[in-house]
Amino acid sequence: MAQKVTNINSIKTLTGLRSEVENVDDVAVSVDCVIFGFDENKLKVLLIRSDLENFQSKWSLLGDLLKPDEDLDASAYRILKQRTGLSDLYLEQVHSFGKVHRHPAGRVITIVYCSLINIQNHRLKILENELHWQDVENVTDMAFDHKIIFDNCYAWLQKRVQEHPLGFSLLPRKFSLRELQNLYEAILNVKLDRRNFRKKFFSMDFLIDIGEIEQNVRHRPGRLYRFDYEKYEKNKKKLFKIDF
Amino acid sequence: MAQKVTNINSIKTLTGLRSEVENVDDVAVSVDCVIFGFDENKLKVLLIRSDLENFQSKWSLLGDLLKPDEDLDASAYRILKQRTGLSDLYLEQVHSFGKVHRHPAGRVITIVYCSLINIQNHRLKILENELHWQDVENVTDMAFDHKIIFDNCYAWLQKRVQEHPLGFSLLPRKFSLRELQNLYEAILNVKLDRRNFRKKFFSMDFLIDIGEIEQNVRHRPGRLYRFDYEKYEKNKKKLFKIDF
DNA sequence: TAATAATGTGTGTATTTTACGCAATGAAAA
DNA sequence: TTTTCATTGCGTAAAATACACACATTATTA
Repeated sequence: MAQKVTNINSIKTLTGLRSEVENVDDVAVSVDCVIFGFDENKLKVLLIRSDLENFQSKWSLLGDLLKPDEDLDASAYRILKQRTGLSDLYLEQVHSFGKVHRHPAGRVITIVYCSLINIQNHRLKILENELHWQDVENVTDMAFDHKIIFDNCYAWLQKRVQEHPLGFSLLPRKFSLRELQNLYEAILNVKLDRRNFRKKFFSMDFLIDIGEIEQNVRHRPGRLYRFDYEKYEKNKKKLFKIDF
Repeated sequence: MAQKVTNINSIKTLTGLRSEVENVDDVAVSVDCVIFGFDENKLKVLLIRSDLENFQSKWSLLGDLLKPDEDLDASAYRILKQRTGLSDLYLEQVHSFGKVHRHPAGRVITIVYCSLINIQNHRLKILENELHWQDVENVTDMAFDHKIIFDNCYAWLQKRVQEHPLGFSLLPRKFSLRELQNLYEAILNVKLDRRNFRKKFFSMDFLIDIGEIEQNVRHRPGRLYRFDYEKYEKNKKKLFKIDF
């Protein structure tokens, strides 16, 4: 447990931090999660209906106040678990937002985490507050400054998938090259040449041909692959960018 | 001014955030600045002697508590101004740190900003707490988790200068190509081929030959250049990486 | 069985990166 | 003055990578 302190001023005194000790309003800290998923060839994000009364009609990210004895990362995992039932995923801190008036109820600094998950493999176990996957093309009507936060995270994602092949976590364990390409096209919002895309990923050597082919497609079925996490971990120092 | 709230629990109630309302210790928020500079062919960072008693012998980043009516960015600029007298520079938020026990006086989340400045053009106006430029090779004996924070920011810098030619802000207004190369070699901790480095930067077309040459060097003087900020701003969408 | 719609495998060209050669310049030493 | 030395400035060739596009193959379906 963190050492108990009775109020913010005692922290100021103890730390010797420079601010004059004064009677201040507290600053609250929250954590928000922006979870991206991919389904039906569209990039999606998890949203809920805001549970703040004035914002009932607006969409909101998954968030909560940080608990005093909780690490930032742990808080993000807890919030996600509470809101969605999901665990077993990787969250990454992206940015913090703290404009004075960003929250109508008082001063709240929020620290934002992102993740990418496969919608099929991570079924939502809790559906309170109209929790749902929303098309990223269609993110609007957000509460507070959550649209700004979302835009930031989407830009982060676009940059991130070009540095590391994170996209794999959005796909089923087995996937075809077309599915992989659809994913990258959805995230980056571009059209890519199929043959060059294929070469690019084969040359990175992270795909394992599992010797199976697609089922129930109305055309020539493609081979199925899985991502080689081990080889990726070993070689990721060398990897600098995935350029399209 | 932010709407006044009497305590953290009232924020919880107002926001409807999910945490059960309970009697909690407050969480404090601070902002820390990691300022990089370049002098005598070495990359440096601004440090002060910690003003917390138990950590008097340790080095510390420039930080303070966030004020309740202060934006995060504004807080970083204010802290830098208070500690060093410096203004007129660009700060960028890098990461937030919030391990439960990171601060000995209680729960403090810190939001960290970085900047790069030219040591010659930005003379420190305040030198309290032994404020000084320290070699990045020699950053040790840091208070709290400030070594971890510094390592994070150094890694951020190395990545950042490869995406954007930020390095220029570390140099005098006029600089030679050798100085520029020394800077990149110091930041990235690598040896680069002089001729290819030269071609790389000329091809980016951000250097303006000001028609002067170096003075007081004991060898053939090189031409002096300045950075074309206008052209950079116009073209930076195209710029994706500076690869070495 | 032919039309359709994908997959899978190239190939050539342009561009970028990398390695390295060498003359020119100015300062310092002989 | 002349030579030596360190460094600048300019170049070229080879290697690697990116890009545009051709075509045969395989399954579906009409």
